[in-house]
Amino acid sequence: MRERLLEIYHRLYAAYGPQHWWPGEGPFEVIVGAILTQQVGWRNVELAIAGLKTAGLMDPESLARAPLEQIAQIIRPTGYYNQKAKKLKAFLDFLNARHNADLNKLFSLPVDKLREELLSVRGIGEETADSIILYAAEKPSFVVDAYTRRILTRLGVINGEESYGEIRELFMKNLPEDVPLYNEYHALLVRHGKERCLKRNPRCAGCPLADMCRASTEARAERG
DNA sequence: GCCCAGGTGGGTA
DNA sequence: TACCCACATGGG
Repeated sequence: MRERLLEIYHRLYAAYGPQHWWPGEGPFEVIVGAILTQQVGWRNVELAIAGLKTAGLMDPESLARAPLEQIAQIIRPTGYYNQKAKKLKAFLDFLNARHNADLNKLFSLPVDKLREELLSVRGIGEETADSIILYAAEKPSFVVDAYTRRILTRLGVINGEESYGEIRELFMKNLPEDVPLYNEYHALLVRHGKERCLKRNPRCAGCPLADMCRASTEARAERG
C-alpha cells in the first residue's frame, strides 16, 4: 500500500507540480479560509476574505469584536453565511476561553490533543480540523476530502464506504510523517479532482493516473 | 434553469 | 449505525 500511495503522489506531482498550499497568508487566514471553504468553491472564499481584510477584520481580536451580522454580510459569497458567521465566532470564543486568544498556545498542543480540541468546536468537523492542523499549525495530520475519496475509489485503493478516519489512517500509517508531503499530497488530490476526468474526459487523455484507473476497472470486471 | 462546489450538525428510525 | 435534511451563494 505504501508503494501504491507514493506512486500516485509522484504521478500527480510530475503532472501538476507543486501547488503551494494553503492559498492565503498566515495561520489565522488559513483557519478562516478552512471554515469558509466548507462545501463551496475557493473563488467564493477569496471574495469573502478580501471583504474581511477591507473591513479590517482579518485578525482574531477584531473579528471577535465584530457583530455577527456584519461578518455574515461580508462572507455572503461563501454561502451558508449565517451558519459560517456563527462558526467563526464559535472558534474565536473557544480560542479566547481556552487559549487566551493566542493561536501559538493552541498550536503548541500535541497533534492528537489539538485535533480533539478543534473537533469540540461547533462547526469544525474532521476535514476542517485536519486542514487547520496541517496548513495553519503545520503539524502532521492528513486531510481527507470528497476528492480524496472519489479518486481512491476510482483507483480501487478503497471501496468508497470507508469512514473519514479510516481513509486518514490509510495515509498516515503508510506514509512517512512528513508535513510537506501531507501538504502537497492533499493539494494535488484536489488539483487532480478538479479535472473531472470522468465527466469531461472519458478517454482519459493526458490523465497521469489513466493506466491505474484502467487496471482498476478491469480488475472489477473480472471479479464480476 | 440546473448542477456542483476543498462540509457540518441535528433529527429520526 | 444509517440515512435525510438544512444551510445558500456564484460559476459553468
